[in-house]
Amino acid sequence: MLAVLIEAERMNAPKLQTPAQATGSDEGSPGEAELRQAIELLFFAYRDFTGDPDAVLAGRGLGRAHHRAVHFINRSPGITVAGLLDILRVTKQSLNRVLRQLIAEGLVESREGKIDRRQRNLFLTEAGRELERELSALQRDRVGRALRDAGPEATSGFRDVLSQMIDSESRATVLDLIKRGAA
Amino acid sequence: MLAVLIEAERMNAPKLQTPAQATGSDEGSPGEAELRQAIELLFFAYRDFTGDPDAVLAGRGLGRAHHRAVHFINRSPGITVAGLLDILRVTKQSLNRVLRQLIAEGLVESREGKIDRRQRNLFLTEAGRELERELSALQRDRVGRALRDAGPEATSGFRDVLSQMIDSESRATVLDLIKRGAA
DNA sequence: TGAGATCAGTCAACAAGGCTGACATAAATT
DNA sequence: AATTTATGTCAGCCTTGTTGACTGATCTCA
Repeated sequence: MLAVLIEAERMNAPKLQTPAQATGSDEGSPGEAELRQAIELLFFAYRDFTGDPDAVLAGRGLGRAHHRAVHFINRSPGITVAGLLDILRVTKQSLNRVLRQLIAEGLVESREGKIDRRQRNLFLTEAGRELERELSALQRDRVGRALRDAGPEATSGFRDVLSQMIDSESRATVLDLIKRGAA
Repeated sequence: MLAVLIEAERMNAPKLQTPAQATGSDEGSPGEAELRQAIELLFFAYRDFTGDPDAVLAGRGLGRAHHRAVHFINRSPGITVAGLLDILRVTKQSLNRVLRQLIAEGLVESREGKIDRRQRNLFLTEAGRELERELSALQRDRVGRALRDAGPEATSGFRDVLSQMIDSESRATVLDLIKRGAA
C-alpha cells in the first residue's frame, strides 16, 4: 500500500504552488492546475473535518445526519421542524427519521408550539447538549488550530472564498443565517 | 417556508464578523462564535460545491462515488486499484462496485499491469474523459469564480487554512499528492 | 522450486441516510 | 365550513459505505 505516496517527506509540508507564475494564466485568474489543486484540497480537508465527529458518532450508533440536526438545534433552540428542513434541505421523511431517533435516545425534546400549536419547537436535552459539546469541541479544535496556524489574514481569505462559493441566489440569506448567532 | 430566513436583504452580502473585536478572544486566536461561523460556512459551501456535479450525475444514474473515482483516474491515468483505494479510503468492495459500473458503462478501462500482471491499471475512455470534463467544468467554474472574486490574497489564505485542516500525520503526503499534477 | 504474500475480484448480508408517494391528524386560516 | 398548513408516518427504493469469507493469478523469497 501507499505505493504512490510513500516517498513524501513527512516534515515541512510542501507549499502548494503560488498563484502567480505557477500555472501560466496571464492575469490574476487561477489556472487549470491551480483550480484542480483547490478542488482536491477541499475534498481532503472536508474529509478530515468530518472524520473526527463521525468517529464519535459511530460509537453511539449515530451518523452525520444526527450531527447536523443536533448542531442546528443547539444553535437555534426552539427551531421548528420546517426551519430545520429549510436549513438542511432534506425531505421531512429523512429528517423525521433522524429526529425520532434523537428523541428516543433522549437527546432532543420536541415541544408543542405556543403561538402555533401545529408546530414543534425543538430543543436539546442536557444529554444532547453534552453530545453537541463533545462533537463541536473536536471540530473547533481542528478549525481553530488551522485558523490560528494560518493567521488572521489567511482566516479572512478563507472566509471570503468560501462565502463566494455559496450559490449566489442564496448567498446573502445563508451568510446572514451564519452571521446571527443562536439568536 | 423560509420562515426564519426570509427577511435577509438579497443584495450586498453581509460581511461576517471580523477577527479582532468581534468575539472577545483577547489575542489573534479565533473565538467561539467565529469558529462556529467558519464551521457552518464550510458546511454550506461544501454542499453547494458538490451540488452541481451531483445533479449531472443523477441524470446518468451515477453518484458522487463515481465522480471521485473518475476524477482521480483522470488525474493519474494508469493508477492501480490499490492506489485509488489509498486515496479514497474506502473498502475495495465499495470501490469495486463503482468501478464495475463505470467499466460496464464504457467510461473506464482496466488494463492488466505490464510490470506486475496482478495489478490493473485504470484509464478513462473517451466517454469517461468527456464526463470528467463536464463535471470538473462545473466545479472549476464555481471555485474559479470564487477565487477570482475573492482575489489572490484570499486565495492563498484559503489554501493555507484548508491545508492546516488536513490531519497532521498525512498532511505532507496529501499536499504532495495534490501538488503533483497528473504525473 | 515451492510456500506464502499480495493484488484483484466476488458473493452475501447489513446499515445509514438520501429519495418518492400516499395518507392521517390537528390546528390555523379564509 | 372548507381549505391550507405543519407534522408525522408507512412502505419501498437507491447509493454508498461496512464486515467477513473466499477465489485465482501472480509475485517474491527462502
